[in-house]
Parts: sequence; C-alpha cells; structure tokens
Amino acid sequence: MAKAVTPREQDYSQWYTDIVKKAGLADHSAVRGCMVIKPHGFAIWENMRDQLDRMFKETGHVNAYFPLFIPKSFLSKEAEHVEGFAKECAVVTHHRLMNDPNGGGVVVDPDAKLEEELIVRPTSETIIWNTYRDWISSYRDLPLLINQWANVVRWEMRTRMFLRTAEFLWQEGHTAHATRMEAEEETRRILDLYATFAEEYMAMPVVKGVKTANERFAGAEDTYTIEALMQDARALQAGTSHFLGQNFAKAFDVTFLNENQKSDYVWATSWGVSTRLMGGLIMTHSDDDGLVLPPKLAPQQVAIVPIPKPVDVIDEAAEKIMAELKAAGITAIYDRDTRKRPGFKFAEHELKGIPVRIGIGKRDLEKQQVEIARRDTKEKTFVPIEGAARYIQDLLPQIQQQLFQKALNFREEHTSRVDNFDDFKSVVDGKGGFVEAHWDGTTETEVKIKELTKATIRCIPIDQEEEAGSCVLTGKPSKQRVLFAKAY
RNA sequence: CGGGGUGUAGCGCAGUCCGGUUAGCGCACCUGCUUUGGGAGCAGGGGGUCGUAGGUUCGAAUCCUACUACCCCGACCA
Repeated sequence: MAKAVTPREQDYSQWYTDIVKKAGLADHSAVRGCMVIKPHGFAIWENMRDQLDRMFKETGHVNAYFPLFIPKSFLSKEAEHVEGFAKECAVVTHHRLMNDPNGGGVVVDPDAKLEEELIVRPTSETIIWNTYRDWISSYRDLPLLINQWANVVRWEMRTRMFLRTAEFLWQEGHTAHATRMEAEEETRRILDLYATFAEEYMAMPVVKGVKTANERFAGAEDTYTIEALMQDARALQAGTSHFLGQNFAKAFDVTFLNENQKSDYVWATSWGVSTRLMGGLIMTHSDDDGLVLPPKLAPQQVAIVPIPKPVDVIDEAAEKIMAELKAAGITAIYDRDTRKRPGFKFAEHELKGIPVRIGIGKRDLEKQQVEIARRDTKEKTFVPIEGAARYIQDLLPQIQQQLFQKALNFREEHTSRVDNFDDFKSVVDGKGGFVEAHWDGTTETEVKIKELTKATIRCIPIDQEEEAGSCVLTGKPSKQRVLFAKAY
C-alpha cells in the first residue's frame, strides 16, 4: 500500500537522501561535495539529456565543446559576472607534483606555478564569448546557436545530492543574434522548451516567470526561470534562460557588420539545465517505497517477474510479451534471476521506480492471464496474456499523465493567494508552497521579506493577468502578483 | 565560515558516561540443507590497524590533547 507522502518534517532531507541511495541513483564520493552517479541514476539522466538534445536540435541548435579551464583574466571582463561567481571558483595554480623532499607523499612543485591561474569553469560564458569574437564578423554568421554538454564546478559551501553538488553535469546554450528582439525570442523559446520538457517528460508542473533584479543571473539583463514545487512544499528552480543583452559582446568585443555595413555588438542569450533536474524528479514523485519514474524517462518501463521462479512455460510467455513490448517501442526487462525470490524483486523494482510490473505465475498461465501492477498507485490487475502488451501500451501514457496531474494538484493545493503580511507569514511558516502576493517592486522590500520569512521571490509569472494591488509588506502600489516560496 | 552531530566489518549500528579476557549485533557475503504467489528459514563460516597522531595508564574503542573526514541546520548558490 502506497503511503501518503507528505514528508514535511525535518527528516525530509534524510528521506530524500535515502531514496537517492537506496534506489541506486547516486552516492557520496571521496571528494567533498561531489557525488558518484551510479548506473541507474545515470541512465535516467541520459534519457533526459537525449530528449533535451533532440529538442535543441529541432530548434536549430548544434553541439560543441569548450575547455574546462578558463584563464583567470577572462572571468573579470564582465564586472557583474565575476562578482557573481568569484566566491565559488576552484583555481588551478600549478601543473606538476613532486616527491616531498621531507619524505612522505607528494607535494605541489613550487617551480610549476602557472603564469596565469586557471579557473575550473563555473559556467562558460567568458571562454565562449572570447571564442565567438573570432567566429562572428558578419550578419551572415548569425544567429549562432550552440549548446554544450559539460561538467562545471561551483565550490558551494553546502551541498545536497543532485540539488547542489560541487561538480555537476549540465547543458549550457550560448547564442548570438543580430537584434535584441531575436535574442529575446530565443530566450523565451528556450524557456518554453524547458517548460515543455519538465511537464511532458518529467511530469513536473512548472511556473514560467522572470527573476527579479536581485535573483538575476550575474551578467544578464533578464533571467527567465521555470519553478517547480517539491513534495515538502519548497520551490525548486529547475531551469533558467538568460537574455544577456550586449553585456558579454561588449566585454569580449564581439561585433558584426550588419546589412547596412554598420558595425554592431551582437545580442546574446545563455540557458541551462543541470543534474538538479534529477533532484526535482525524485522530489516530485517519490513515495515511501522509493522512486517513482515517469514512463517517458524510465530506463526500463516494464519489469517482468516470473512467479515463483522461471520455468519453460513462463519463459515462453515472458519472451512473447517482451517481443510484443519491444515492437511497441517499450523497454522491458525479464528478471529471471533464480537467486532472488519474487517478493524481493517486487520491492527492488519498486525502489528503482520501474513504472509497470508484470507478474507471471503458473496459476496465471492456466487462466491465460498475467498480473499487471502500477508503480505509482500500486494497483494490480489481471489482464489476458494476449492483450498484455497492448494494455501496457495504453497504460504507460496514462501513468505519465496521472503523475503530472497528481503533481499539479499538489501544487495547486499548495498555492495560496494572500493580501496581508500576517497571512503571508502564517502560510510560509505553516503549509508552505507558493504564495501569490503583491510586491512593490523594490529589492529592499524583497530582501526584507526574505529576512523576516525566509521566503524569496521565485519569479514574476509570465502567464498571469495584471492586477492592481498593494505590496504585502509596505502597502505601496503594485501592478501584479509575484510568486514567493521557500526554495532549495 | 558559524551552530550541532557522527567516525567501530561492504552498509546500518551497539559498546564510550563508569578503562579490564579473544570487540559485538542486524543486513550483505561464503557453504550446506529445506524453501519459493510480497524483501525465505535453519545450521555453519569468512571478514576489524575501533578516523589519524600523540599523551595518561600495568592495561585504551572507552580518559586527555591536537588534527581530520563526513552528515545535518544556517549564510551562499543551478
């Protein structure tokens, strides 16, 4: 029986870490703040990555790869950018080790000091724009639509698996355009792409919006975001798309000749999603029995379990269903390991989040039926063996849809509209979730609210009507509600 | 960087306050038999520089000092 999951207590963090470990997704590593992504976790990430990659390519983007190391001087060329990232950079200062003259192990060779220190990229804007300068000279070179899949390092003080690790995997898109409007369109196009991916593949509802100046990416003119709500009613920034204006073009002197033979700086965007999405996926759907995966991202969508153990007739039936599933484009495993008993396999597959299980026993075969169990609802049903593959083909999209709907219902139940500060505080401290409230538009008020409640402005939602009101803290006039929440 | 906690077998822990045979338990692992429709049972077995270094003591997992690693809570951030 699936237990209701409302792990709002302090042990939510432990619950989350347990699932990550027990489901075989990742582990703490020998290096502080870094994690080992295990095969099951990586397989899910690969599915996400492949789908995103397809979507990028469908919208005209191509992949490339830029260096891991960034000369220190590059980082300081864009003033806000360096200020945003300086505090969390790993720096390479030497290129050689030597045996410790005082005995023992090895030490850094002082003679191998680098003339210019190298930063391990926390993001690649600087080295990419330094490169783009040479790639762009004419409007015919534009737009330049490049994405890279890479790892980056941000030396965070506090880490959590997938949500915030010192090293993480991500994709970062960096585009150059001839006009402001084109770049703005690109920023929004990617935001929509991210939202589509989150909702249709991860079954994770998101709110699209704009960040306030205070929460904006270092060096951007506008930062767009998708914000999701986790099961402990805290918000997660799941992806960002930045309109960079001409900031980086100016910092790295990237100009082009337009059709009127006039030189101009290019307009830029950058955007990214990371392995943090894995954290979002886990925290959106999991229950006390482990991970729950949406069918579209599950490395294996179906697990077939022989009950109690594989014998010829069961093998035969399983192989037949496997072939039918494969023909329908459904991935399945037949778990005929004779060393584990059925109950163990059930629990193991549930822990790993495999969306559907087929149980085949001799008693079932006598009735020409198999048992089909859903991971998300734990419902079991018997279906005729002949129609099993067909049944699952219909079932998977239903599961996908219902996972989304369940998460959406949760979000709606945890979205509150408040008009005074007492209510604001009691909602933030109590049931949590998103709070729609008026804000006077100043950073000062935003910071004050954060100090008082720990809630931050997640975004100014895009798909929302304007509505006159007064700021929940200061009472000053406001044109639109913004979305507050405690966030990861 | 501040506050708290934990380092004992692959994993999870007890033992530490109050020092005293050979350091223990559960899971996992190995062998055998019996089992097998929701994480099998019984019997036997293997595996430990008790985080590191020093100190106190006849004797240290246990007491003292320093160091170190990791986890949790803050501040920072995708």
